[in-house]
Amino acid sequence: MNIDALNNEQKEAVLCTEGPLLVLAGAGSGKTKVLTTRIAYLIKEKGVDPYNLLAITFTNKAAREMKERVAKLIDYKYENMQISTFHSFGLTILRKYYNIVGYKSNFTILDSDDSLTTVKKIIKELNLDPKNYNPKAIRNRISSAKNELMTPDLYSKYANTDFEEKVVEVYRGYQEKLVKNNSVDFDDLLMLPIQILKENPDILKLYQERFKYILVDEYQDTNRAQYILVKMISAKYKNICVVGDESQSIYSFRGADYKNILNFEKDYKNVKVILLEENYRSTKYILNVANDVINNNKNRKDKKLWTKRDEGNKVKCYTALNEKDEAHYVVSEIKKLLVNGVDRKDIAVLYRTNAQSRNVEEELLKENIPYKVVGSFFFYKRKEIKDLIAYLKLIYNTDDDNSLERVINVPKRAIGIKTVQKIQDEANIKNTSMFNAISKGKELDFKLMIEEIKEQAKNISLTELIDLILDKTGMLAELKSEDSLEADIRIENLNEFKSITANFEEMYGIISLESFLEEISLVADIEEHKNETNLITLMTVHSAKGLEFDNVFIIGLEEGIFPHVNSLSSYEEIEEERRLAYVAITRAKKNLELVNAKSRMLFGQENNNLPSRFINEINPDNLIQEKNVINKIEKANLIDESASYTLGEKVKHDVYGVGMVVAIKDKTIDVAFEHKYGIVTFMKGHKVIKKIGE
DNA sequence: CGGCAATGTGTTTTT
DNA sequence: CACATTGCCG
Repeated sequence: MNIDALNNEQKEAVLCTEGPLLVLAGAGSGKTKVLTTRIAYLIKEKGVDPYNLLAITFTNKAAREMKERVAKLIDYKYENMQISTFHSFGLTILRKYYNIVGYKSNFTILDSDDSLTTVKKIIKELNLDPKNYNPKAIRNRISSAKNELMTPDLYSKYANTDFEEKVVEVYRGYQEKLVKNNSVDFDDLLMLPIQILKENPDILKLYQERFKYILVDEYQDTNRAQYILVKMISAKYKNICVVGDESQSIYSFRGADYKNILNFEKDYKNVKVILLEENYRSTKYILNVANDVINNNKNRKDKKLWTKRDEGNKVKCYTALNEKDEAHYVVSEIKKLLVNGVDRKDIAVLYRTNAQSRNVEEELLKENIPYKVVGSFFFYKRKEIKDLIAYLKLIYNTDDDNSLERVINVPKRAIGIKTVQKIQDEANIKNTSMFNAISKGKELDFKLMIEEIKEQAKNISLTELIDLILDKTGMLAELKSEDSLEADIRIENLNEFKSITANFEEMYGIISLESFLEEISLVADIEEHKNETNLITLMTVHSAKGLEFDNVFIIGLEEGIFPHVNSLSSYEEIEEERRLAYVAITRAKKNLELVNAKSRMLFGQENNNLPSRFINEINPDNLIQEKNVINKIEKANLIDESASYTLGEKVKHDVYGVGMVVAIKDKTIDVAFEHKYGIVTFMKGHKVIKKIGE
């Protein structure tokens, strides 16, 4: 551990261990370094037991990175140090004290789809018309209420309109249903622990005593519930260090309030405030651009980021004709970088909304450039995967009605809506879960099957359990009998899912169904469960927070896209969009490109959008316009069906250079390139592969 | 009950 | 446009 490597302010933030500390850390000012060094310092120099530390981050990724970096600093990995997200921390409390709030030990966590389904069900039971009472809107209201720690009773006191009164009713029914199903939603992971701590001072005392030192990252993005949780636990020792930057507050839609950071000095007495303004990440031009944009926000503490780094390259701007051209341009620029020896992992494409990844993905696929889409829940949203997970959840917690309804007729068992409705009614009468209410008919066979699998599950590994489910339920047999390409893909997906669990078991030994379900509830991103590393990264700006890349492309910089159309009418929201743009820009270390499209297909219609106001806010001296309009929208067939190869044959690729064919498969070939690219798989006859001498 | 066609409906951002 | 939901019929 080397404290001398820090600047004076960073050093102070590490050494000032006692009492409340507020670190206002600009983007790229070495905030993670401060946090990890501080933890290491507490353990190694101050002799603090890691068990007494609590560090809270915003994403699972950040938590994992922090754990790794701390382990490196102290040359040891403490298993019992609590470094986690708010939600997983909440879950650890709930796993201990579930009974206080009326749950059984095997409660499950609803994903957002399940929670919406439950809301819809309640709306139906209350005989409300979903056209007038939009289920999604109500779900969002319930979620906000929970993040404000409002129970249905409390919420009803503030309900003014008819709509709000109906929300109260649905909220009540929803909550009852959750308890009946022995399941909690995401927001409960914060709300229930707080309730437990509030109502049980002795338990609160245990936590206060345990967590003598608390660190909270991204404090500007805490909502009411998170704020209260930290406040309660830190109340005794008040050794609390919060780090944040109000200019990077981008989660107000989730109830985050950046005023939490501005009010910190009022909330705690004798607060020490440290400002980190030196940026170690970006070149001068990139920082200039970031400052040009954020200076247009009125609601912010005056803070100036500066850097000792070189001027670097001016920030490139490109105006594309449409979204296809935009993607084509970005990928052509990426190819240039790759040819110059840049690693794929050092390149990121950022956008405002998830849907924007698609065109870029298509272009990357055309060029056979490996990439990952962060935060794509695509894999877990697939029907066969959701079905399998529902079976796992049901086996773990048979009271989970959502999961039961999902799979009771998968594969087809001739149990239709009518039967399901009957079971539901029966369950309501008996005031129990649907599983318990089943007593006859084909559905009883289903129940017995689940109970049998549950019994057998006790003695086998998770991966074996999955095989057992696929076999016993007939899911696999049904897919196999279908004998279509689509069914083959589904089977392949199920195998991929199994490889994830196998991978888990390899890493952690025997893994319980409980921990596995917890993992996929809290980390629903498939990419975080895979091991591939050297990939181009595609993600939303929100997901990019806290990360950095040498080369960054920000696409879709248009009025209506970024800033998003739903934010245009309110000044507050425009400021949040601007902070978002600031976050995006400050991810870049060396090269930054800003791209917008003149026209774009949206809702199946062509839209002509003006360039984003954020581009106009930048001093043109910091920018360089890329003029070469690339408009070769290629229609030629990508695959030459007639191509044939021989082992050992040399081929050429624009980006990877000359390589050798090392394997010939049914539809693909493997080509070995120069060491740093390794072996790459291509479709046979793909136009990116050229035969030498042609 | 199950399958298909017609209709409708909506999109920010995430733990 | 893409997907979800509804409605109709065998």
